[in-house]
Amino acid sequence: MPELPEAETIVRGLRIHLLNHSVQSMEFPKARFFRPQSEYPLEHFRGAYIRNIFRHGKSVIFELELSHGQHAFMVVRLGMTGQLLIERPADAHTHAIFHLNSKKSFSFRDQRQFGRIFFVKDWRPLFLTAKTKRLRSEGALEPGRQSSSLQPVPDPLEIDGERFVQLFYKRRGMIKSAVMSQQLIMGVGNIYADESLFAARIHPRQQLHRLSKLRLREYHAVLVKVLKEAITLGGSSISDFVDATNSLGEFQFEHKVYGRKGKPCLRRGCRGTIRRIVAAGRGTHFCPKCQRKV
DNA sequence: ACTATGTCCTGCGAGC
DNA sequence: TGCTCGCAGGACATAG
Repeated sequence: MPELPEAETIVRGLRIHLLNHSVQSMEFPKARFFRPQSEYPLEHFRGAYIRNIFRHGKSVIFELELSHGQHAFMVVRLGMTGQLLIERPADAHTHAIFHLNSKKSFSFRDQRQFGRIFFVKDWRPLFLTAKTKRLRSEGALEPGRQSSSLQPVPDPLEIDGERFVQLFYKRRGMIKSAVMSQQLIMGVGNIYADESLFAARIHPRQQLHRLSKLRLREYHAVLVKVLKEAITLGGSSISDFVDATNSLGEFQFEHKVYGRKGKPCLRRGCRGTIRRIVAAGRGTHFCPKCQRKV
């Protein structure tokens, strides 16, 4: 389940091999089940140069320079089991193959088929809040108009503690739902929600409005630390995750709560047992002894 | 304005 | 042993 650290790990691998190469052709072998959504005829991408590869939240974004100089973006939403792989022979789960002029190729594989590919003029409208997207689709907002509400939902690594506090302070609801919602920040999924809340000693069902600004600021710092450590270790390989060169991550060995139901809490001096409950509709792991509600 | 549930999908493991 | 069933969850739609 690729979240922010896994997407970042994929991006770093892709950059080494693909930057400034050009796309000769694209194939969609399972076109009956999987097609990219595109604002352009796909022929426009013949000869397009890959000028940049970056990440926002859990998505991998390719900046393409088309043959007539115009720029466009390919946004890959990895879903649950999406993989971007360099020089990997196609198999039953390969949904897209990109052949490069350099004779290299890379492909998009996705067993559970929750992933999506978008070809767009501007990547940012894909990362608006659900509410703004709805207003836009109803025509209530001018697509071109400058407005702060048309800014993409931020990534936790690009905002400071103060901004984080602004987003979360005095909101209703439980903290785990808010962190995972992709409406306030983008990139945190189930694993990193559980791990960061454990590290910050916050109960996943903690009501947000009862947390002080100081506590929220602390949580942001801890969340950033957890995400950065996970990036350093190449992400968490739980079931399917591999990077662009098919290598496994190592952060799964650092998990303190995720997947540790019934095991002893690893915090020094704590003799609690990790519990698994369902919160925000997801399996949720925490230590009832050192993550207390306030 | 929030939470919960259902949907999509495949692979895997528990249980009979 | 071999089958069925339920679960895993990212994003979104819909219901409460």
